[in-house]
Amino acid sequence: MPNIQLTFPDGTTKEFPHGVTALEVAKSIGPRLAAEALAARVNGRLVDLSSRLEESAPIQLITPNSPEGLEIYRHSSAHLLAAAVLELYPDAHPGVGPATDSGFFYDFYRPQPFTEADLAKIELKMQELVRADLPYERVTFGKDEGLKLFEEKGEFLKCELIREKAEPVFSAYRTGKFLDFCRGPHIPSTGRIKAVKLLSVAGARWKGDEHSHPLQRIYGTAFFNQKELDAHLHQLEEAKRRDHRRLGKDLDLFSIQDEAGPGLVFWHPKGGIIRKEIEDFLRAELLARGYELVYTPHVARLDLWKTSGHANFYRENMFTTMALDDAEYQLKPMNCPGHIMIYKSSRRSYRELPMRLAEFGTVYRYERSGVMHGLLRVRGFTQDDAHIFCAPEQIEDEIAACVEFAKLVLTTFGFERYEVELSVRDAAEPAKYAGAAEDWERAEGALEKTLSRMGIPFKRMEGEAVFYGPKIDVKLIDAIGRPWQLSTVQFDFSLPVRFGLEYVGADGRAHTPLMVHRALLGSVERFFGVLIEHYAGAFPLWLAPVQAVVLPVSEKHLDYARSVAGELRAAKFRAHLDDRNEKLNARVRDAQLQKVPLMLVVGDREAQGHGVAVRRRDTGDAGFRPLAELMGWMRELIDTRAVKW
RNA sequence: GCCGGCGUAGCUCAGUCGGUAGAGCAACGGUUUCGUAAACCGUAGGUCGGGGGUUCGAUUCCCUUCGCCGGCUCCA
Repeated sequence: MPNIQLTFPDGTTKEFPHGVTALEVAKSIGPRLAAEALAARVNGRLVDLSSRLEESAPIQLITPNSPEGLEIYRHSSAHLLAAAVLELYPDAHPGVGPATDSGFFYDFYRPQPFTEADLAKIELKMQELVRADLPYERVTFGKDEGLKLFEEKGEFLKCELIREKAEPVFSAYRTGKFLDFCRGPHIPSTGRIKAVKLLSVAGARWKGDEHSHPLQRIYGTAFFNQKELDAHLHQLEEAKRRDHRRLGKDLDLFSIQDEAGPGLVFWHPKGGIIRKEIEDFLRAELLARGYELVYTPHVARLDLWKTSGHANFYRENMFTTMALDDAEYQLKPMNCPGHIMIYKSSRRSYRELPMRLAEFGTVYRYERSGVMHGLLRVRGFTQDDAHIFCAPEQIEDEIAACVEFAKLVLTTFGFERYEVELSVRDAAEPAKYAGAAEDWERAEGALEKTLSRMGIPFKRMEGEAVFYGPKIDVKLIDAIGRPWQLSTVQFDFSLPVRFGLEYVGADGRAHTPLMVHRALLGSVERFFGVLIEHYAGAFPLWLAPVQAVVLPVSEKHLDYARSVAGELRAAKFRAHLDDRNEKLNARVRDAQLQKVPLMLVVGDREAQGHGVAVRRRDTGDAGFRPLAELMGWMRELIDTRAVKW
């Protein structure tokens, strides 16, 4: 056999004997690389290090530094988990076990539930298998022969997968007692796994189908070293610390109560003031941008929802109807028909377009009982909703303005990074979508062109559009790197037609307007939840429910403290006087735990100089400051909505 | 809705192998008057999530229902 030529990523080419393994190639470069390598990419395909190379090709060794490295490593960790489970629980039947964004999981069918104690046992067994340094052995089978083998082992879930997905000759990987139908590649052996941890067990369904076999999903994560794993676990702790449900209670921002019902939010005074600030900011911006503020009823005749189509395709998400004297009425799950009613209330001219109708519209949606989650998923919520009715030639400017507006909102609330997704239709299935193909083309083109023109990088999501139109979603990234989908800008080709919307054009003829649906916060409740977690409850001055707490050193200083608090309140600051009979230390601690931005200590010295001793929530004692000067500084921070101060 | 776990004082939690419950913090009353993260003493507070069953007796065991938590599915 002639030698083969392998080309490395740096462009150099070396000659190797026919049938050389990827591992031997790595060794020829250096022992360090051979020790680190996890897999290889040959001719664009990921393969095991043990695979034999039989023709000339480009080759790249996958190491922990490669983007694919971690995924392969975690996938192998999932196999390790399954191997450990099969050792301990031979009655468990493996389902699927992929790597995920933050770790891996493996699904098992087993009548008996896994407990926390089982997880600990499994983890110990995994460590044992790591010490045993078992190879990930690749074997290939003919489809019939392989199927028979898995049938004999009683692996009915695997058999189903093989029947559905396997090529005539398919690969499987053996790790100890565990044999998995799997494309690979895998790391060479279990000894390479350095830091792995099981996290939780949860229910799942075979193939995500709720009518299918109930499975138990064991979640875990793996990293290349203990330090990274610890950092990840610390991150999980941090997320827990920021949990808005915890902080909502601790800071007395909101509650959700059994007595009233799940998914229904009570905004307490402190949450309420934050909401007011958010809404005031948005309302001012809406007016400045040519939006008009409207209000629409919370219920309407079911007929309206029949016209809109919601009564049909959105029924499972709506509250049940109420029968009144004259007709069935429906609690609104969306604001669009209301705004359409306003548009339709009179004959519209092209001169009135674009018409931008905005409302903080409270909607009610029936959510299945298991899906509610704090403020992030509720049954009653308020959207910062707006519908823009415009002529086709106005689309691009309107879209650009919406995206620009969304960016302003994100930066105002201290979000520094975001991701944009453009969801377009699946061109192969035109029947799934409402509206003419040419409208879709124009709208998708307009969205894409606008984003490109604005220099905003975006991900194109083929087939992700809703049936009534394409959309742009903005995902913001919070302080600890988690993405949240909030802002959305959507086209709607369906509703203008359903409601027979028109405007009279310059040509004197009737035309159908285009409708854009957009929400920037998405829902005020969800946004608030995200905001709480983003700031970990430590809101910037302009949002803080209590901006400053005045702390008299002793009872002697109460009068002066009262006058300071009074002056602050007269100047429209949210100041609170803590006149409790507690030691200063205790009151400082309470203010600190309540995350009050400014603590103003007043005693003899301060009274004499008509000032306060400022303690900042973040950096502590900041020394004496005359009251007038302090108020000027606070005013500036609040008016500019300063995020950092 | 489904799988698993959990509901004890306002909060965080302990406890009862079946004999109707405790701690810390918070609240309230008093003492203390204090300089940047918890003063001291005292008082009060619970149909042990709701309903049903077994039992002489249930907060404890069983059933059921509501809710919460982790996921699945779905989503602003």
